[in-house]
Amino acid sequence: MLQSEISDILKEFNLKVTPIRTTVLNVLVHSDVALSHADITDKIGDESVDKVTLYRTLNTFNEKGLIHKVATEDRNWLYAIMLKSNKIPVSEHDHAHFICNSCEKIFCFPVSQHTQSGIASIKEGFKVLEQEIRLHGICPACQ
Amino acid sequence: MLQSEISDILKEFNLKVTPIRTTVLNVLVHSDVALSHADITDKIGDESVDKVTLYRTLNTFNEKGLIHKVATEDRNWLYAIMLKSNKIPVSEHDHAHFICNSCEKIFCFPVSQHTQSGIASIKEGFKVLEQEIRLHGICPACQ
DNA sequence: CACTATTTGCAACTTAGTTGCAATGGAGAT
DNA sequence: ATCTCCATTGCAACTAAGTTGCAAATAGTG
Ligand SMILES: [Mn+2]
Ligand SMILES: [Mn+2]
Ligand SMILES: [Zn+2]
Ligand SMILES: [Zn+2]
Repeated sequence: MLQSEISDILKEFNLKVTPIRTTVLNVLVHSDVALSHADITDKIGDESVDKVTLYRTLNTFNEKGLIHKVATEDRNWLYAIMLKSNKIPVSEHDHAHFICNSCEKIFCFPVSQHTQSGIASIKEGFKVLEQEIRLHGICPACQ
Repeated sequence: MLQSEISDILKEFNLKVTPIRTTVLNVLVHSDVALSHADITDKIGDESVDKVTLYRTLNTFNEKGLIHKVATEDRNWLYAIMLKSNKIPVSEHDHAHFICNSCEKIFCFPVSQHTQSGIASIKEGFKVLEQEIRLHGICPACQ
């Protein structure tokens, strides 16, 4: 993905293009798993990013619907973007998270409409607006 | 539920019967929603329970499979028991959690085998062992 | 370039949950 | 009933992810 495409995504979401935002979005776009604050800091490497600024960047991205947060089993947050084929991030959260029991990586998957509708009518009186399927198991790399 | 039944459940799970464990289990058994550490402290009321002891009690219950933990959106834990008709708690975690956007209560539901198997084959190479369906919406009381 | 609203950096803070350790007490053995 | 031992409890100190306040820097607009 080109640098200009990263800037375009930021503009698309009405965010000012700053070095930190560009760097962070770049990291998220190129990861196939959800990343923690610490993961992102590590990936950025030497060019030290302020801890608070990174949290604020991630929260801004989340609020704008550019990325989404996933809670881990040990009360931390992981952050992930999901790009559609047209390079515009999806903002809905109707998809599955696979959590590997071995390496603890979290992967995002879209969920078929058929499966979704099967879940939507869980119980009378409860109005379902959004859903997340969390799967625990072993990822391909850990088998 | 009788006091002797509470003791029986503790014995069933190889746990010594102590006043705190009896009290906490009693609270959990009688709640239709998942409860936080603070909720449980409040429900117990005057008879002050030590904060650390309560955390340890809940973690022990969780490790033994007597209850399960559910992560909230604001990185806290809620705790819930699910009793089968025979009064023995289920230990599997293959069920749904409904999170009310309004009152933020979390409800537990069993999930039909049909829906479960539909989800199980999410993607080639990922071996699914356990699943949690998280639904967000409006509960009956908040509509 | 100059202006302004937004973003960044640093230090201090918050708070759910944990750890260490000494005192207490449940439950099986005698 | 009393003894004994190991699990459980209580208290204080600690941990660490994430937040808040505020002054300094900077993107974007003209
Ligand atoms: Mn996801
Ligand atoms: Mn549950
Ligand atoms: Zn793995
Ligand atoms: Zn509600």
